[in-house]
Amino acid sequence: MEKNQGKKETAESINYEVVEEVRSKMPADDTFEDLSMFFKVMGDETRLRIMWALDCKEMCVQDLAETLGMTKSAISHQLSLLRRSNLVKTRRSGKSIFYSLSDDHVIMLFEAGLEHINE
Amino acid sequence: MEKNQGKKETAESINYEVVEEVRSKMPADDTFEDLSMFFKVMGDETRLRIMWALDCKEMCVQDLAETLGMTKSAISHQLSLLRRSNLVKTRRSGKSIFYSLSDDHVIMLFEAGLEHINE
DNA sequence: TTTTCATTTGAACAACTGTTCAACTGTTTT
DNA sequence: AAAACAGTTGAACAGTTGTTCAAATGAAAA
Repeated sequence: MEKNQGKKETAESINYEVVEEVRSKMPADDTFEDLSMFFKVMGDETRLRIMWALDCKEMCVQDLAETLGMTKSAISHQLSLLRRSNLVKTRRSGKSIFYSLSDDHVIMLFEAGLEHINE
Repeated sequence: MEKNQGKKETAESINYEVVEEVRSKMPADDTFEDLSMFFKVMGDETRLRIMWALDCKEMCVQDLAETLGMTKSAISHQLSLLRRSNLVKTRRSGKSIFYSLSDDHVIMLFEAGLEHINE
């Protein structure tokens, strides 16, 4: 009894004690979902460049586009995602909208990431 | 003179001083490439779960598959990427191959990420 | 050696992502 | 008011990603 219920026909020697222990300590699904979403946002070259630039100086869409050599539309799309993720904030001045980083966790993560790369 | 060389026909008022300043300070392309690659690897729910589990206890493919409720193949594919990214290391024991985290930067990044989420 | 079985691998497929293009907002300037 | 212009938006497209399936390794046990 307690064979595998119709999944496979090979005998498996799973260490159920370890499985149960680890499973019981697992954080909620939301935690992994939120965390992966956050790292996913950080995991794009264009967005990293934008954030690096904004850490340097607040900038508007046009200037970012010129700095990175990309279209305003592409930059705007990315800024919109960064804003939805609470990574940048905006300020209007005349015709332009200036973007800047909304907190400094990002910088810390930049450095932590670089630290791993140059291990 | 020095109008826009054939790109657009609308007059743009780009702040070239800022653009130049930020551009001159920009890290090399490789930096952004490596960094985005690193965050991209962290930016997947399955991989985060695997890393969290391995931080808890070293485990083999089968046990990870059972713990996360996924096929061994799916887990193996992800472990292979994590290994190529130097995030996990292996140790053979009998028929099984045990995986564990290869450094603790990961844990620090976990916490830094969570800190941002619960800002 | 042969069998067993934990793990790996490659192809295929659906789902997702980033950029482009064109059209559209909404504010400022004339 | 109209024109100019910074920025946004949505659809479309190519490129990428994660999982599944089936088949292949390769080390250990018989």
